[in-house]
Amino acid sequence: MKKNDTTLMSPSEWEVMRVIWTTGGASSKEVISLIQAKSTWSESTIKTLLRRLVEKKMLSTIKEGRRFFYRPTITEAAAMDKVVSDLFDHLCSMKKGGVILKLLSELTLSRSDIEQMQQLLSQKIKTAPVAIACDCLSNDRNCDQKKSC
Amino acid sequence: MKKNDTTLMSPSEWEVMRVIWTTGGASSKEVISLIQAKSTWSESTIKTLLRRLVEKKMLSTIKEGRRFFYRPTITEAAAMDKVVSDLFDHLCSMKKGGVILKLLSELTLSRSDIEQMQQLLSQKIKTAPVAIACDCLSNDRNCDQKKSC
DNA sequence: CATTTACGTTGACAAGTGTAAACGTAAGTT
DNA sequence: AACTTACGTTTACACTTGTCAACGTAAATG
Repeated sequence: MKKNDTTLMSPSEWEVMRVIWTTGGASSKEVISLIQAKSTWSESTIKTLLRRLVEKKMLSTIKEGRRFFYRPTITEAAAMDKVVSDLFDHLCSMKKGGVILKLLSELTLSRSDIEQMQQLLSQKIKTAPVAIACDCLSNDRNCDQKKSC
Repeated sequence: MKKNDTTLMSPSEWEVMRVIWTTGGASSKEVISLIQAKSTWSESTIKTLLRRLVEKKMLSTIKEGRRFFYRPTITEAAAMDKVVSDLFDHLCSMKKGGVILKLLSELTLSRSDIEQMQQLLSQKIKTAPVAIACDCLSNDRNCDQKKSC
């Protein structure tokens, strides 16, 4: 398949990372029991995912006797920023604002998150353009003439 | 692979949809030339993607003579909302706010988008909790006791 | 009408993913 | 020491995705 984009990890692998990010590091035993508390994945499956994450360098291992202790090589915040940016990079620029608005309306945000957003937005609005152009087609045929834009 | 989650379409397929959403519908010829104006995909590749999108019911076809006219079966906004929600559903709840904040800081938003967000946030802050709990581990062992949370 | 063109259909194939069974062996247990 | 357990390693396999080439035939063109 020749892996075109910079995929960090698959969705299943992501779930494994979540527990390791949250614990700060763990043995396969811990990962397995924590994951199994929320899913039906077999031990084998989780071991495979751990192995693949090590292959992808998302986890580093420290040998403790003959067991391994797995620890993340990226922070959760960095990984989250990356997957979210990668996704947004492929969305129509004109419509990103609307998508975020929808997201904001559906999420429960903390008071502090909201305050920071308000702060940021009040700065951004000072220089915000009236409209954002669609970038779904090539330049010479952009969406000013198109139906859905 | 037994398709666990509700994946709408692959990244490549998404790019094809973008042109069809933007044009409102198109023949394979149009799709091919519009896509090729921005990528190096072969005609064959694009035809395969169109076919798979039809199989997945993301596109419907109307026969015009022996050619097909492809039109989207979902709106771009709906598809965007779905992929974004699906992604956020797997991110640590505690950190979603921070991710959106980062996103907002990096995007160029229109004045109107910003105003709507400000409006929404000023409503939400009235009932916003002080903090959001991490949901990366199972309940009985949640992150109040964990390092990274 | 013969030829070229256009476009849908088939077939292909390697890499990634979801999901797991089986195996080997160091360690702990009896 | 024999037995059981735990945990890493190997092997497996079907489905998805990225990428195309080749084929067949209706249509357009000369």
